Amino acid sequence: MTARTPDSARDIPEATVARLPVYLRALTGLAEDGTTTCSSEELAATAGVNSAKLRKDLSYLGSYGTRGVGYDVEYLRYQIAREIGVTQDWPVVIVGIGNLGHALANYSGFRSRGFRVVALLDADPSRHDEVVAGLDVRSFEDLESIVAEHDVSIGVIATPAVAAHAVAERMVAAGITSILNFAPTVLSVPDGVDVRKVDLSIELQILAYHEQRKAVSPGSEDVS
Amino acid sequence: MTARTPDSARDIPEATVARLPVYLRALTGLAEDGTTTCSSEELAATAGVNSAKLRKDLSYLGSYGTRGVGYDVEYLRYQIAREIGVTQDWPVVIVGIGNLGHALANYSGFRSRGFRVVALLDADPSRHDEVVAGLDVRSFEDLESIVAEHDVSIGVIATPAVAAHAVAERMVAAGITSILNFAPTVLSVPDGVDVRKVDLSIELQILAYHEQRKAVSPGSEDVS
DNA sequence: CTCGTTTTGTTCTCCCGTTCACAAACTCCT
DNA sequence: AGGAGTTTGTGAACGGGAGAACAAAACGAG
Ligand SMILES: NC(=O)c1ccc[n+]([C@@H]2O[C@H](COP(=O)([O-])OP(=O)(O)OC[C@H]3O[C@@H](n4cnc5c(N)ncnc54)[C@H](O)[C@@H]3O)[C@@H](O)[C@H]2O)c1
Ligand SMILES: NC(=O)c1ccc[n+]([C@@H]2O[C@H](COP(=O)([O-])OP(=O)(O)OC[C@H]3O[C@@H](n4cnc5c(N)ncnc54)[C@H](O)[C@@H]3O)[C@@H](O)[C@H]2O)c1
Repeated sequence: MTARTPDSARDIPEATVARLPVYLRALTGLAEDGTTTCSSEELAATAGVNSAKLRKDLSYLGSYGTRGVGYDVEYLRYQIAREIGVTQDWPVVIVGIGNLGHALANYSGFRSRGFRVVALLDADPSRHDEVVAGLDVRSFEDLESIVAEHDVSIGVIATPAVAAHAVAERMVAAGITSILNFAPTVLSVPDGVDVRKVDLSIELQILAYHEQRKAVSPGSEDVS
Repeated sequence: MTARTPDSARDIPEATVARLPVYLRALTGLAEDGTTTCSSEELAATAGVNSAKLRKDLSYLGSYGTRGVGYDVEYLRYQIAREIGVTQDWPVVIVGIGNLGHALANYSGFRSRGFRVVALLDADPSRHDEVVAGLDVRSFEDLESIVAEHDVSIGVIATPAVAAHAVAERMVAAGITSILNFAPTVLSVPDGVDVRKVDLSIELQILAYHEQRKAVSPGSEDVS
């Protein structure tokens, strides 16, 4: 069962994958400031991580640095972008154009980072008149045709929790294989489909836990 | 330096703390369905985790189950809520009432989970006329007085990235010790202040990475 | 009361991720 | 050309978390 790795396609640890976008952003910032070269120490400081960790992370991609010198900002930026896959544009559909859906649709940070919102879908017909961020809000029934037309593989769920699972199943059936879920629900999906959840309430509750402990014993606390 | 643990205040692993809110939500769901007792197996399935992991997590809080029976839903729910600190109400301020700030202000999930938005602040005077979710949008200059008046310790940053660090420093100076940051910036704060970040673009980029790899070698993929 | 059944709480082992520390490699200066 | 000074890439130690597996405890049947 020895997995072949014919060309590249090394397997990068999940923790590293999660940090690569942070490095990418840090490098973009450095490039905008006119920096052409940086050491692992500088980049690590900008990205807010340990420099040894940064170097090890980058070493999974290859040897893109020069000893005694550092990394070429533009070159490294491209290499990370290529590895993540954001040199190409990823089409994205957003389902559930309520409070949160509106904010997401209007968010310019998607476009600048390799994602293109191709459709906004909502089950409520009264929403369908609306134009948000230059896109019509369309019927959820159009999901399949839109996914097929634009070859969409990434979907965002911003519906109420009760609707989320049905939406997810319909997405998967339509051919979507990556889901970003904002609804506070556990989604169970087939193998081969990735789900990531963003849960605001959980984040606040984690902060509350630490806050409560600070009140009792003002010890050392820190969170990534 | 042997840390005293006079009463409770055991130190719960960070990974466990991050899951407790998930269990809390699962228990609330079970309670609403009329379930009064559940096994670790059932609860784990509802929360989407391994049952051994669930039991170990709960064991950090104490022995709240009954062998051969399971857990009392309402009792366990209260114990977790108490441990996290959401039996009390946490006052929260939101800074930056743009696209995202509006969505957050209108989100009812805060209130129902022990958080109360006490103020909405924005630097743009043209926003100050507005009323969002029953609250006036007030000047950022009012931060200190609001924090003092309501004893706020949790702040949410929803400003553009360039403003985020200045806002964070001002929050910390005002006495806030926990920050939830939506701006794509690394915040450096003094010890004793917790920062958690929510970064949409990073989540999407992680999905894109896995998506790209699926296209090359359709192997096994899964993300929590 | 005793035995069998169920389910918790915990121990043990393995794996992943973090960090330290250092040799290898490159540049620059003399 | 050679040596001093930097900085990368990585081997190795360490710590924490995940999951399997099991003993202890509670309960019910007879
Ligand atoms: N608003 C926030 O700041 C916030 C924060 C964290 C989490 N969330 C979560 O995000 C989700 C959306 O929040 P919101 O405040 O935007 O809610 P919302 O009620 O404003 O919007 C939900 C939208 O989804 C649509 N919808 C409902 N069922 C649907 C279906 N089956 N298919 C397609 N569309 C459907 C509704 O018509 C509505 O427009 C919720 O699950 C909420 O818990 C929101
Ligand atoms: N909209 C989204 O869906 C989304 C998604 C992910 C991340 N983000 C991030 O969240 C942040 C907010 O996004 P947005 O779309 O709401 O932006 P926005 O421009 O709509 O809103 C930003 C608000 O912050 C206010 N502001 C600016 N400087 C301020 C200061 N110094 N003090 C107080 N208020 C100030 C502005 O007046 C404005 O009202 C950004 O950093 C963005 O990158 C947004």
